[in-house]
Amino acid sequence: MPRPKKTPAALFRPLSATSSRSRKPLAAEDDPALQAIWHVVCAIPRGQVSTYGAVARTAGLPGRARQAGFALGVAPESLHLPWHRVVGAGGRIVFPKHSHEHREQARRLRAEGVLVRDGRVPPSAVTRPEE
DNA sequence: GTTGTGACATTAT
DNA sequence: CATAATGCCACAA
Repeated sequence: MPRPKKTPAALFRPLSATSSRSRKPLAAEDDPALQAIWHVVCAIPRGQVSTYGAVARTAGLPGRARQAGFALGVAPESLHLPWHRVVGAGGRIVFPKHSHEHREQARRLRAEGVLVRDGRVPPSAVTRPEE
């Protein structure tokens, strides 16, 4: 008789392929991908900085940096995530240069001892993907 | 269904 | 250095 369509490999996929195509609309609070991202961000140590791409990858979503950004945007304020510790590739603050968010992020980072110069943080402050 | 946009990344030019 | 071209995917209209 015909086997089920799903291969065992598909069942073991970490968090990939959780696209809205085959999934019911989940509340943000119940979306495992968003939860994974929030969890990773929450674990960034004070005084350190990570990137969207690195966060996504650590959350089991390689190549989905945008989703990391989206996840931060929809994150409930009640979680008190250290969103300011997430920057773009190369330590660049992604918010428009003079926007309120940009200044707020820079302010918060400096408050924890992270040097911010010209909208960027030194590479030494960025959590390096292990080598 | 399609299209456009976005708190991005990577590679090529 | 900058800019463009892709890839990626969620979401709203």
